[in-house]
Amino acid sequence: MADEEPTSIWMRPERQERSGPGRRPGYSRAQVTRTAVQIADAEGVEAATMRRIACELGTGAMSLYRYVPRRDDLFDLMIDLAMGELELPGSPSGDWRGDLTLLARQIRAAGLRHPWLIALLTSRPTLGPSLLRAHEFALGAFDGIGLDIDDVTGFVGMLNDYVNSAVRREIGWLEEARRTGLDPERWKRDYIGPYVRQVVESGAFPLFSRSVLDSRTAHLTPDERFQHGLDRILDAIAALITSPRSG
Amino acid sequence: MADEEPTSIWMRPERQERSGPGRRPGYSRAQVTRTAVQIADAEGVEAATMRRIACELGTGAMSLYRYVPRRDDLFDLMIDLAMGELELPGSPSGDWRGDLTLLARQIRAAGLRHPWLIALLTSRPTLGPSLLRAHEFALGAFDGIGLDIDDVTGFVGMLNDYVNSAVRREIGWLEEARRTGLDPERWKRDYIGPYVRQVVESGAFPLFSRSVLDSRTAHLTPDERFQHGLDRILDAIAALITSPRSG
DNA sequence: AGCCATTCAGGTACCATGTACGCAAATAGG
DNA sequence: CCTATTTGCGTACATGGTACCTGAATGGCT
Repeated sequence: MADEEPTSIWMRPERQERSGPGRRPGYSRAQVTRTAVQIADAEGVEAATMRRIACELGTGAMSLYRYVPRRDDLFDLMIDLAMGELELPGSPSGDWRGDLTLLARQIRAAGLRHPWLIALLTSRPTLGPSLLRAHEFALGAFDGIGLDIDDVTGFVGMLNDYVNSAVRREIGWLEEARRTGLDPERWKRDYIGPYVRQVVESGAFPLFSRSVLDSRTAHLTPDERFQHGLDRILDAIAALITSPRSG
Repeated sequence: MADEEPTSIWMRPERQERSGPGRRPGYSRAQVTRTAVQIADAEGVEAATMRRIACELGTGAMSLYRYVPRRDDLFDLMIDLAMGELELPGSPSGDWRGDLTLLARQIRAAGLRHPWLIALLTSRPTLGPSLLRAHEFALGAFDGIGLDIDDVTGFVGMLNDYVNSAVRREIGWLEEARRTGLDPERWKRDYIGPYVRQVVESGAFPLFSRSVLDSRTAHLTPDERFQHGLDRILDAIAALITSPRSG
């Protein structure tokens, strides 16, 4: 890239198609991003190094810097590519509960397809167009009910927080197992299992132990568990919409 | 460390004080962790490298590996050190709202003291003793009300998710500015400001724009803003406790 | 006291990573 | 065909985690 001062990737669009002299670009920002996403999906973000991406494209590492200013910006682009996969109607339907359920499921699906997505999303404050589109959809779900914009932002935040942490729980240990190179089964049995068992058997944390031993949601399918938690969040929002506020 | 098979750091306690032959250890796991925390507080986690920590202790990088198996485990230890700073009574008071408010404020305070804490906490599934203690306290706040353990876990999750995301928002951009080496004021003005302005002026995301322009909570102090959001979460929990559930 | 098994200290070394720099190759207009 | 311009990418460097190995310290034994 040129020697501009550092600024958000969203303010630095790809160099446009032009008609002057000079060699034509052989790749594109989108192509680099797609390749990075593919590698990250298959082998984890830590495998999506500049060299590896370049190799996959059949070029040299430094060539990528013609399309992406820095590696961190590539993360933002990856996030936006994944968020762009959400299948949302052009505008909310008027049924906020249905709209938010759809949105939540779509984000979860993207998070499972791209196990690095939620981690990146919550580790850096980014505001790409696709993310903004999803956010706008969420805000729009509450439009016309006559709510304060701050309240709406709060509700959307609650939903987002739930989805993020639910998906993270769902894939967290699997990812950790993959990162350390063990197969998930073995990892659960030899790595984390014995520790949790020890904690439970120590009796030092009785309520935690109860939440491990007596949990009913633990026996649901992942889909059902996600939906169950989501319903509670939506219940909470519904209650806040109608009930008086404190403070 | 010895050549044991890889397992959770919490299953690998520091080598005990013994009375056999051999040189005496010059440092300790706690000392290494404390040093790492100090560096991370002052210059960010990325500055807390093995070499840097060792240098601060006046020793060589490889010496640290006598006390900590791997760098990732050091992160777990740092998290637990920070979570151990929470000032909580031995057991909940019976006023769940007051207890959770106290807990939330304590976590926020720790998150502001250690700007890396929330990022680490949400980036890796860890279950150190101090974290378990805080979690147990939160679960205990609902004890005696006759709630289902899964419901209680869900409420605690909501609270946690709120605190994490609120603190992250509070320090997210500041940290990003520090990471890129710009001073925060300049960063906000030259880096993120122009982009948000452009998004707002484009008119493409009217509700997002409204949430930026018409926000009232934006004019509160950080403390007030945190408390405001916290009250809404507690309101939501209160509503869920008394109202019937869907599904 | 002197020897020895055991443990810690930490230097050296290796490999992987992001990326600055510079030059060769390609391209379109003159 | 020459030249300004832009891309392709090899080389090189700084920085990171950490495997390995040698030497130093230590306490129990003879």
